[in-house]
Amino acid sequence: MVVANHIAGQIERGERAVGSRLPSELDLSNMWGVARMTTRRAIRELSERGLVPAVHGKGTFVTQPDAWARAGSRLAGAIPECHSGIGGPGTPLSVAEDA
Amino acid sequence: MVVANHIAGQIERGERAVGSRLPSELDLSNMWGVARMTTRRAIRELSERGLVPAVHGKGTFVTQPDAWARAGSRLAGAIPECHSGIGGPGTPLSVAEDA
Amino acid sequence: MVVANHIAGQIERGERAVGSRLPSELDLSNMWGVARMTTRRAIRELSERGLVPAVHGKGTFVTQPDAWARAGSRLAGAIPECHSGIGGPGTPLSVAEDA
Amino acid sequence: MVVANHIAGQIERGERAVGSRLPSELDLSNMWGVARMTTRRAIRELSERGLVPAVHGKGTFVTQPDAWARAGSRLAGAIPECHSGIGGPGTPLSVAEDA
DNA sequence: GTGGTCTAGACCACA
DNA sequence: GTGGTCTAGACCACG
Repeated sequence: MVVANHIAGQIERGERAVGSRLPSELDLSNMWGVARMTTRRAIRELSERGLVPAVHGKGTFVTQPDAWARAGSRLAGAIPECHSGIGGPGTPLSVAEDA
Repeated sequence: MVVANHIAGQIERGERAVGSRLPSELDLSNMWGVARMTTRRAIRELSERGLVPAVHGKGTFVTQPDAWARAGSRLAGAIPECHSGIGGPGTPLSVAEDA
Repeated sequence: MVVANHIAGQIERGERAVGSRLPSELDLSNMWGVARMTTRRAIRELSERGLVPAVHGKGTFVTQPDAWARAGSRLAGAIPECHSGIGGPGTPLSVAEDA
Repeated sequence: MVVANHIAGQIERGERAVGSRLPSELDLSNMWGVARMTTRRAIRELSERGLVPAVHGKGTFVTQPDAWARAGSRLAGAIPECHSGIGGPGTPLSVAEDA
């Protein structure tokens, strides 16, 4: 799978910040000029490798395979979960913080 | 959904007293770690099955499916409606005990 | 109503930017230490004066009474986003209306 | 809701052909200027009344309440289900003409 | 302060 | 590329 390898490479080379959100499936499809299903297949592959845990209704986030292997459950803290905000590099998540 | 089945099971197993009020949607959302809309979906499903009639501005109450089948329309009087005074202190509206 | 006057004053003195969103009703209630209903009443009063049109599901925004009186339809442009045709061009913000 | 009644009226007045597919939820959302979830609510309501059975991955189709009442279960075969091939071009599945 | 409805946008499952 | 479900958070109506 070309696209899967493409994005996997980006992550492994550090071109995509850990904790950052991937563009939406639709955006990626348009960016790559491929069908949505192809994008989904690629994302799914990466998900299964633990590179980009998808959080339903929120987005798909990049984590570090390395960290994943090391920490296991601690990963939960690295991924922006239901309530917490991770405060990683360039995190567009905590929107509600300002008054 | 899982949460709907979860609470439905609690009711059917009698873990939730008939006539008691469920925690508010917000509380349940926090308890389950899901968005409020997800909670609403679950509650709605149960509402449609007649297990937990929701009363606007008051709360959501558990009734007994058994009693429901037995009593039919008479149940309507057992559910805290506009006219009734169950909003007051300690009125468990036991449906079954009048049979 | 003290709170209504308070925020109305803020707007009229320009302390709240035109087009900006007000804090949520809950936040305002906490800020002022009053019940939610009080806040709602205050907001409602301002809404009726055209100071802070509330957009369902989005928030409450401040506009300029002056501009409101002048332009009417141009008000839509004063509210951030107004993406939809809900209040469309030439429609004085009646969100709840539909054919 | 208003939109639900709107489209329900269209169907009941015969402005939407029986067997025809409704625009997608996204299209309807854009047409009405509302969020997709609002559209879903409306569609859902109609679905529960049997007016517009939704078929996952295919679309939402209009049937006739009248025919529904007459035909009962036979209607099931008229609605594009898993087995049928109405996904192809031009299969108007006219429910009423077999009566 | 509860339930009810809505915005805006994401991922998921089916075809 | 559709319908299905979910997140996150706002305003609305009832009491």
